[in-house]
Amino acid sequence: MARNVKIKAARAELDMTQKALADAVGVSRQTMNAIEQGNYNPTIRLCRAICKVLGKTLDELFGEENDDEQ
Amino acid sequence: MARNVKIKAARAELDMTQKALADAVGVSRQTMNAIEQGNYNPTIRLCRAICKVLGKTLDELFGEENDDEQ
DNA sequence: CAAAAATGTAATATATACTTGACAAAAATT
DNA sequence: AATTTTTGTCAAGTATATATTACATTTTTG
Repeated sequence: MARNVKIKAARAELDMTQKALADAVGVSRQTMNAIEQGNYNPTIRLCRAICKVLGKTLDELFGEENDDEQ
Repeated sequence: MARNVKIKAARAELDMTQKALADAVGVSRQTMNAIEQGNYNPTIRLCRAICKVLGKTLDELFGEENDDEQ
C-alpha cells in the first residue's frame, strides 16, 4: 500500500492539517487521509491540485511509486 | 479540453501506436485516445504506467496543467 | 490529566474513470 | 486508387475514485 509520507512532510512544512489540505484542494478529509495512507489512486487532476497547494512538483510528491498493488 | 500532444510526441519518438501504448499500460485504446484528446482525467497509477513505458517523467507528460476544464 | 483537535478507518452512496463493441474518417501501405 | 491500419468518437455497461456519516484512537493543547 505504501503510505505517502512525502505529502505528510510537505503538509508539515506548511503546518497544514489533513482537513486544511483537503479543503484547499476541494476533497473530503477522508480522501486526503486515504491518499496519505496509500489506500488509493487519485486522479491526476487531484494530484496536480495537491502539488499546487503544497508547492511541490508531481515528481516530488507522486513520482517513483515503488509499490505495485492492484 | 487541451489535447495532450506530449504523449503523442513521446509515442511518435518510439514509433508506437495508440493501441500499442494502450496494450503496454493495460488500458483500452479508447482510454488512451481520450487521454490524448484531453477528454479526461486519468488516475496517477495510469499516468505512472504511461511515463514508464514512454520513458518520461510525470512532470514532462502531465505537469503544467495544460487545461482547466473542471 | 482532561478537553479538544487531528487522524485512522468502516459502511453506504454517488460520480466518473475505464471497458467493450461498433462505425466513420483519416493516414499509411501496396 | 484500393486496402489496411490508425485514429476519433459514441453509447451502454462495470469498476473504482470520492462523498458522507459516524465513531474510535491518537496527538495536541490548556
